[in-house]
Amino acid sequence: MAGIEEVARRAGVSTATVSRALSGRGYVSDATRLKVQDAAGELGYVVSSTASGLASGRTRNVGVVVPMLSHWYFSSVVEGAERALLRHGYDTTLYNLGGDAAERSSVFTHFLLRKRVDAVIAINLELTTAEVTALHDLDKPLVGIGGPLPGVPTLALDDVELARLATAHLVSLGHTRIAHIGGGQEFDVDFHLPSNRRHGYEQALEHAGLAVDATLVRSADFTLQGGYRAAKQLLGSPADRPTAIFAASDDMAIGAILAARDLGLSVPHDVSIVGVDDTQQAPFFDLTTIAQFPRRQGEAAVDVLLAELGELTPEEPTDFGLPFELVVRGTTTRPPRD
Amino acid sequence: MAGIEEVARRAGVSTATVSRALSGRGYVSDATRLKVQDAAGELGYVVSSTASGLASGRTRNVGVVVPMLSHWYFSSVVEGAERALLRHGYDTTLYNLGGDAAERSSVFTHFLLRKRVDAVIAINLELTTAEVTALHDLDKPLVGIGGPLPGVPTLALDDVELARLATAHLVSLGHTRIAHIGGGQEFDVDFHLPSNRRHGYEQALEHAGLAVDATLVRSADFTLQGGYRAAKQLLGSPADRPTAIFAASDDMAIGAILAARDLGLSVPHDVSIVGVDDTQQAPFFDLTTIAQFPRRQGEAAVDVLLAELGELTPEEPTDFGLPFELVVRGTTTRPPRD
DNA sequence: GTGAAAGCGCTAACAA
DNA sequence: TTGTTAGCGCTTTCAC
Repeated sequence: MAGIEEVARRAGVSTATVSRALSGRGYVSDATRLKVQDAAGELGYVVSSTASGLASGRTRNVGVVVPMLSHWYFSSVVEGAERALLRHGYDTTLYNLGGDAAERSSVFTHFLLRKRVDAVIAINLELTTAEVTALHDLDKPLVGIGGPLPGVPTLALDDVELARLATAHLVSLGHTRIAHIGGGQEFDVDFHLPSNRRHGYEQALEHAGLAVDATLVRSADFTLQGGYRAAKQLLGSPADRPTAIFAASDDMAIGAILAARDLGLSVPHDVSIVGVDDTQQAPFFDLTTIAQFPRRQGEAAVDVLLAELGELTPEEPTDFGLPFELVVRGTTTRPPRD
Repeated sequence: MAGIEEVARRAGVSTATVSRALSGRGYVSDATRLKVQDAAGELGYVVSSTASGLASGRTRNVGVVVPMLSHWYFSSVVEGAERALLRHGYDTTLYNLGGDAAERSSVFTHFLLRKRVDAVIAINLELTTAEVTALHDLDKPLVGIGGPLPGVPTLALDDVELARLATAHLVSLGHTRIAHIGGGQEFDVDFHLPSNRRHGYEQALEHAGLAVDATLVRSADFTLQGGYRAAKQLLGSPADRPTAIFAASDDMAIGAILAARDLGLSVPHDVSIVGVDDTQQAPFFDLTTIAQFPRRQGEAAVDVLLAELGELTPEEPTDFGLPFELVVRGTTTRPPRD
């Protein structure tokens, strides 16, 4: 394992110059930079991150904190963030805060604060003021995804607008009895996503002059099974059956499709269905949905972070609203005439 | 940010004693250990991982390398590994080698070798001998999941045995025309999982004295869609239609269920279907499947690793064969009488 | 544009 | 059982 001294000797310069040439900080002539790079290459020299970190206070390591990993959304965001960080020479240290409260606080005190990371990305995590302050006191930039976090730059989806778009799509097709399968109260912890989507749904109905009917709103748990059950209930009543369903996730939307099939209803002929996410399975079910782009969300968070670390100078001001997009496929059409 | 010196002063001991008391290495009397711990607690002292790493050569950080993250299997394994590592005071640094070859080699030279990690867990990754050697030369323990990696302790599923079990289940129910939807050649890169499962399937048939019929074997891409298409082909032929299908993943099995439904066939009355994985969706489709336990696989890899790092002294010799289990649900039954 | 040298904050001999 | 002290391998002033 070659050290900086060997590289210096081989290149005929001092260790200080090697450090400057390789890190890009400070003035080095092009000629010596080349000499140094060659020497380093020949020796297979790689800086010791511990030594460099100790001397400089920078670790080139970013902590990414998630509430769970084994779910399409989170693993995709992390994937995007990791790639973007790697491209910029940063490592990604992963913290899964899924566990109990003790584990959570231990992560904060013993891990994040251990001078191990230069910055933190918090995904869909409602951090306490104390936690945010702890990071700020250490001068560690923090950016959130799925905010808002007080005093923290946070990228977030406008869930109200997203739900309005989905609902408006159904309205524009002529539907007047539009049901909604949302998340239950228990999912409202992280940033009130379920209630925001419900509000958007209601706003779109009101905007179209349609009555909001509480019997057309069911809550589920964002899973296939939950969507299936809720849809069975909604589609079961023969008289007042809705002609369209807006489900707050693709999984629930697919559950609704299967429920409709099991009831002998045809999608979209008898019921139109819209989801949210555009997961891998959506095309298979020909599901109309609102796409969001978790990988790009991770990348965008990294851009903001690197700007705060002074690594990147963004050309345009950051847009903290995350993009989403209506993808019209085959599960929505005009309502049946009766 | 309090340093070790302040703690030493407050506890009335030397910095060396503080280090010993907090790390658990070397002799310290219980009395002084308590004094030190109190002092550290009051000051909110946390060791600097860079300084400690530089001085000791240990980072308490493990690199976890995956070929992709946004897939149930990989994110679950990583989740399990991360939790286990955290419990033992280790951080998890994630490397996604999904990208191109250049990125891959860069991860090895510039990241893993940067003295940043104490050890590496490689998940479903066929490392080259050079890569393995590079790690060994640095005395960094390496354990694999989904091997075999030459010269590396590797936890792996016995895919042949697993496929035999699935197929034998169908045989035992009386099926004689059993189809198989496996992975294509292009998935054979990582450890020949598809061909191993196919061999197990064939062995079970032969063991039962049944003929192996190549027309009953289809390859797909492990997705819902792939399984759907393959199943349509298999179930389309009216005369020689198989009465059972063993699909090499739950996703493909669920695709097969949907294909059967679309053809007007009843599952399991007309066709029995078995998958592999026991994903979250399997219970919803009442799918008989072979469960594997990715979270526990991650934990098991950590156990092996910690033993190599001398952190853990395993009571029993490690079982490098990963467990799997037949979960019988509602998609398998006796073949229809004709 | 480059070099000398003083740390960065901790750990591990070694001595006591 | 504890203290003294010499590094660990870099980065970064400060001179030149």
